[in-house]
Amino acid sequence: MKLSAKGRIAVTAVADLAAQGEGARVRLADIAERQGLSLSFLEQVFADLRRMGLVDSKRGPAGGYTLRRPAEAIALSEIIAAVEEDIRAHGCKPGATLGCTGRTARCLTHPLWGALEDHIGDFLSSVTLQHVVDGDLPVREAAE
Amino acid sequence: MKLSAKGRIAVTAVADLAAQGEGARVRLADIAERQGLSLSFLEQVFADLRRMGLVDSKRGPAGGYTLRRPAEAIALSEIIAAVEEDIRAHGCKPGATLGCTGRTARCLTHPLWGALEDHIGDFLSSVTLQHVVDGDLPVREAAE
DNA sequence: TTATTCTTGACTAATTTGGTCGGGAATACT
DNA sequence: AGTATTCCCGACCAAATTAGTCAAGAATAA
Repeated sequence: MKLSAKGRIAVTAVADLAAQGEGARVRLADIAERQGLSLSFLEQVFADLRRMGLVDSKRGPAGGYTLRRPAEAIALSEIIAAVEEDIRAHGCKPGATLGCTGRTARCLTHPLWGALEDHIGDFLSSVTLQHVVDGDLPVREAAE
Repeated sequence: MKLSAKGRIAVTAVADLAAQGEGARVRLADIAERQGLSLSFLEQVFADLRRMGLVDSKRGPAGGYTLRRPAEAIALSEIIAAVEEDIRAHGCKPGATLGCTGRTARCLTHPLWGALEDHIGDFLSSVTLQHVVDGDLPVREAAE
């Protein structure tokens, strides 16, 4: 699955928004400031989030963004899916130059990447924004 | 965790090698041919695998690569770790320009990425080469 | 000695990433 | 009405990464 810094920034920013309290309206400039992120980049990210219906926006003075759903009802997988291009990532699209293009021996590993993505997807679907805000993660032990 | 096409190619190629039988000595050119991969690129990949002690090589006619351990005893995590740069991937190194650099509010999401990587690592450690060769994956259902 | 096969390192074209920049459009306040 | 504020949008861009190529070399077997 695709998980770049953009996805991490999105989760961080939305977690910040959630941390300001339920229903809070927050300016991007404040999030950028608190989390040390680029305002322009956040604008891109929140445009994506808005298109996916995760946040509402209001312009003008006293404007800002609000979560459309309570933090307990937003899974990380939704946030990441909103800002990253395509979730499917085994390079096995028909016609691709890599992976199983049909002319090579049958793709031994195709089912593998699918299983891996399912696994990651399950994890990211099981963690909500509220979990992140509370630091309440399904960790095995405290690492580092 | 970092998982690019190089990692996928490595797993595919080593699976091919394993599929030729236990202890088989196989030329890279054959693997490249069967799997439709670039020979030059495979040379890079197998150099990494050799450095990590996963395969043995022999030069000259009738040369080639062999697995150093039986396929049941090689986890995918080892293969991927051998060819991908760094497993740790939450951009939170001290001094990094992104993530928790210390001057921002404490990094809300730092523990999250660690938990995610643990999760992926667990999965990749639990699957062996033999599983891939046999198509015996811990899948939930047959997807696509 | 020659053909084969791995070994190594330098190089590179294309893509992706992680942004910047500039101009809008809506809203609230005076 | 006017102005400050804030979201909105698209074009653009520098740097890093990716997925290789290429050339030369060293070991080995026949």
